[in-house]
Amino acid sequence: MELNRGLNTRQQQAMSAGLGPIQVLAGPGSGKTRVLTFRIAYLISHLAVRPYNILAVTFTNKAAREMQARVEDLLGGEARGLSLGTFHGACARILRIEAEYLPFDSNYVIFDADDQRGLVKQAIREQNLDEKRYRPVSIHASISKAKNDLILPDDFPLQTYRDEIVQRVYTRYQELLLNSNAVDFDDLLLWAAHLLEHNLEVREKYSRRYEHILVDEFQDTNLAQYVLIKHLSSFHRNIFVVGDSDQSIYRWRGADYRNLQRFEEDFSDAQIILLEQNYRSTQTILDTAMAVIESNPYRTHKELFTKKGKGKKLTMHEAFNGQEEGQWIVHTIAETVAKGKADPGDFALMYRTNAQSRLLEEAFLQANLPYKLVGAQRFYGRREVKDVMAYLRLVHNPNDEASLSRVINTPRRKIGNKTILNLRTLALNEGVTLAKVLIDLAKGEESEFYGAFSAGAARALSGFGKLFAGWGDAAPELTPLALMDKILTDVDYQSYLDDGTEEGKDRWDNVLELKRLAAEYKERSLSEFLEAVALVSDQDTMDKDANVPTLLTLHAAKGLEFPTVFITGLEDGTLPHIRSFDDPEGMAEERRLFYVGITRAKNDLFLVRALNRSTYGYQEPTDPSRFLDDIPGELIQGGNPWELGKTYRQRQTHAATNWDAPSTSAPILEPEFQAGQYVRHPTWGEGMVLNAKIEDGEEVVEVHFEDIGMKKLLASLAKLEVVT
DNA sequence: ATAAAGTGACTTTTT
DNA sequence: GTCACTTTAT
Repeated sequence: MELNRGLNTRQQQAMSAGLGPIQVLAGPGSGKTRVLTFRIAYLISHLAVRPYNILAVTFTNKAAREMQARVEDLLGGEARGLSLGTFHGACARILRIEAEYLPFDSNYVIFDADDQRGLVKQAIREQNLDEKRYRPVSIHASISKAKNDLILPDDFPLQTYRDEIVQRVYTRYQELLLNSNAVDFDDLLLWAAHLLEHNLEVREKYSRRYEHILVDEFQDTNLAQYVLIKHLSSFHRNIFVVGDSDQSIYRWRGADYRNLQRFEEDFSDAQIILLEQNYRSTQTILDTAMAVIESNPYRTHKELFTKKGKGKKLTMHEAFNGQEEGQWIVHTIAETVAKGKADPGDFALMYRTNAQSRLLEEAFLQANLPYKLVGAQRFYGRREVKDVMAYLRLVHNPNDEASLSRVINTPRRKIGNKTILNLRTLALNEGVTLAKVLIDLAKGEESEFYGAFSAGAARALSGFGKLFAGWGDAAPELTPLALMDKILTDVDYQSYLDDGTEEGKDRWDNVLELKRLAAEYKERSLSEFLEAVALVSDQDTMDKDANVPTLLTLHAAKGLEFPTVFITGLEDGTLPHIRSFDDPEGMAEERRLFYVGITRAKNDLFLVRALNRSTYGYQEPTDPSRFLDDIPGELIQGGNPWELGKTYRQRQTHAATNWDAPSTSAPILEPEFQAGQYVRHPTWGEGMVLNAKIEDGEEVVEVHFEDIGMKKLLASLAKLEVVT
């Protein structure tokens, strides 16, 4: 069999490279997924490697499924036994198999973001900490970061008082997870890495099995993932990674594109193969992308080139506000489709934040045109879907307290907070699990616990206990769908949802959709169904068949391509996002995000912004994204008004001052402070002025304080004293 | 125990 | 302006 169909020389070189560590550095659209696919097929067909001995890790399940199909296509047969999936999926499987070495059972459940937040909150409350001061989300972010860096509670570095709080909450949070026989997303990686690191037997088992390991999107691996693949490949050292540091967009999730460099150091004998030729975009789009990414510091220049030709110039558009931004895009799409120049499915609308999708959706709804939105949260985050999943999770793992508290009184069965609290206390005192108490209460008055509750509460709990016990007995014999049906009938979930409104109908439709998904698990276990649902990614929810425009975040766009791309919200504060303004690394990542968006486009690129945008309900004028300054005018229809930040920006500032502040006090024209000056702040002490400028007639001073770092202050409010 | 009304944080990005 | 969560009235 010839396996070089349509591969260029470099790609073939990567496909048929010898053994040992290999790193493929691949620009956007250079066919890295193809290379990965061909490499797997090559290993199986030419090197006689058994699929069972190959592990390939992709970023999403969707990518894994596509790759599996393509490998089988290339081989002209099945590739049974091939391990192909996401990091989280692969870890979940290892943890189930090796549960005997771990502090939880193999039927553990994976807690979602809401469950995780709930648990952190509980931990915070138990420690009598102020939830206002220590926000669960923020504490959880710190815990998550620690986990991605493989830091256990005991090793948590303590530099500030807050660190001590985080450590305490982290410790308790882990206990609570284990009490529920649960893990969170980060734990999947953490426990797996930990197991491979400390259990020689297990490490040898897997590293011997996986003769070949292949990793896609390597620039977005975090330390836990890096350590994981290092251990997994420790026996055979056949590790093949593909990545592009310019497309690293998950720093906030612990990803470190320097893993590419680390790889070169740790595997100094690695072959390095560069893929530069682009097969996706026109040269104009590539030139735009290069112009944008070029401004990032500390990167090696990559020359993106294509044989596709220059193509069309890109279009910039300024809409009056967010509404009109959406309307203009929908109008443009409708017009192009009407002229027969494109299919509706050719278009993608990308945005920085999820909140932006609403106005875009509204524009489609208004025009009565269909669209699809990429985002798992949309469906799996719905109340009714979470309810039904919680029932299933509870049956599968009776220790799952998060699910229990979710469903024990849904639909209402007169079990209020007071009763639940009593139940908890009772279980704690008796040293048994909540599930045990409930199942015992199913016996009714015979139960030793029955008398501990008021008559009404006891009856209500007993009723639920009976249902619960019944599901537990029936579950082993039932498919996930059959179990779901039984539960839905037993609790009469449909009439609970049906309140006569349109919304109630929609909710039931979602339950039906969930049933459809469960129906695919006829041959597979409940455990597999639960795991799949817990680990769906946004991209997994994309159906390619619907021939309609796609709405998605720039993050979700990674790895995809579309004939025409609209990047929306190109305003300072949105892209780049305001939260990255005072962090150079963050700003570099914002730029990469823009770069990823641009390079998704095959033929047409539209850069769109709104002159006014509402945040928190108030509409405010915006500044154009500073990234637009870097795009050469000759690439844009009608030139670039912001090229190198020149004229337009100034003109606009003047205009804004004239309109917005007609009668207030005369604008201060000169900053009072200067960069380099030392100042004293009443609470933060001494610091150095980094920058001082006039914004909206107010002097804004950026000061670096020794203890707390950079702060942006209003000179009129901050009571800064100059220190000499 | 539950529904209604009020409060306050909040928008990055996601497995 | 929205969501989740808390307080309050029934």
